[in-house]
Amino acid sequence: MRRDQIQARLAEFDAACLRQGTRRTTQRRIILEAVLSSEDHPTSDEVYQAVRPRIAGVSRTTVYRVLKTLVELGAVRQVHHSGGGVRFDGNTSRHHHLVCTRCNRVIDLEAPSLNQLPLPQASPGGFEIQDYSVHFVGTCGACRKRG
Amino acid sequence: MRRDQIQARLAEFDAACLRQGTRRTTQRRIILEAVLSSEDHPTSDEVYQAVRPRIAGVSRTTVYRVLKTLVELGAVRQVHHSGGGVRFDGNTSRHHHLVCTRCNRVIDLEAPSLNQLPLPQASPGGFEIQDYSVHFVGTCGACRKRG
DNA sequence: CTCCGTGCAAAAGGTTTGCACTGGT
DNA sequence: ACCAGTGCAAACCTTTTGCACGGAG
Repeated sequence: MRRDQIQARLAEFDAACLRQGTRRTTQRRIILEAVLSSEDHPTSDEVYQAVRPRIAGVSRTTVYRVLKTLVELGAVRQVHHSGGGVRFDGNTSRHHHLVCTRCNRVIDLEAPSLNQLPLPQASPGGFEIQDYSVHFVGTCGACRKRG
Repeated sequence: MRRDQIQARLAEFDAACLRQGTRRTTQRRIILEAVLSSEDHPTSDEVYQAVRPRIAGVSRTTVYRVLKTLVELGAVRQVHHSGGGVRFDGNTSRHHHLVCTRCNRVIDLEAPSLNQLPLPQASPGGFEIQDYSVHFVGTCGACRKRG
C-alpha cells in the first residue's frame, strides 16, 4: 500500500479509537502499519517478527490480541483459506484471491468485473450476506516453476 | 449426500487407489464415507468422533493422515475459511460458501448463476487457475437470532 | 487517578513426527 | 514377503488465558 494511503488509514484508525473509546496505543498503531505495509497476507507470527524491531519487548500475546482487536474494529481483515494458521489482509475494499493449493499462498486479485455479482436472493437458513469475494484456486507461478 | 452417490464415490475412490498404487484400507474407506455422509463441513476432530465407533482403536493420527491423503487424491476438499482449524468438504463439484463471521460456520450454497463466471485473463505472477468458488461473508440465521 | 491494554508464564488446542508393528497387495 | 499404512507417544506450533504492572485518557 502507498505511504499516503497508509497514513490515511492510520488517521481513520485514530478516529475509530476515539469514537469507540478504545485506546490508541503505540503497539496498535505499529501493528496496524505493519499489516498495511505488507504486500501479501502475513501470518500472526510474520507480523510479530515485523514489529519486533520497532516495539521494544513486544510479546506474541499482544500481537495476537491487537490483531483480533483490529479485525473487530474493521481496520484489517482475516483471510479465509486453508493451511497453516490465520492470515491478515490490510486491504478492506472488495477484492478477490488466488489461492495456491501447493504452498497455500494467497495473492490479492483486483478484478472489477467480479465486483458486481448478482447476489443469491434466497439464502439457506436466513443467512444475511454482507460481502463476498471470489477465491480462485490453482497453482502459483513459483510452484509451477518448481515443477 | 444420497446413499447411491456415496457408493459411487467410494467406487471412484477404489479405482483411484488402484490407479495410484495406494492401498484401499478400511480406515480410508470409512473416513471417506464419513466425510461424504456429513451434511456440513466437519473438522478433523468431528471426523474422528464420527468414525470412532466404526473402527476399533482408530487414532487421531490416522484420521489426520487419511484426510490429508484424501485431499491429495482429490476425493475430498479442504474448506478455506478462518477460525478453529481445517474443515473438510465431500462436495467436490463446483459450489459456493456462506461464511458466518460470528460463528465461523461455513454453509454450502448451490448457485448455478455463479458457476460460469468470466475468469480473469491475466493472473499475477503466472498463476494457473484451476477452479474457483465464491465466498459470501455475513451472519447466519442462528447467529442473527442470538442477536 | 482509573482502568484498559500489555507482558509474562503457563495452559490449551490442533497437527505432525519417529518408531515399531500390522495388514493389503 | 514386502512395504505402505497404522497406532502410540511425544514433540511442535499456534493461540488463549490468568494475573500483576504500566501507560493512555
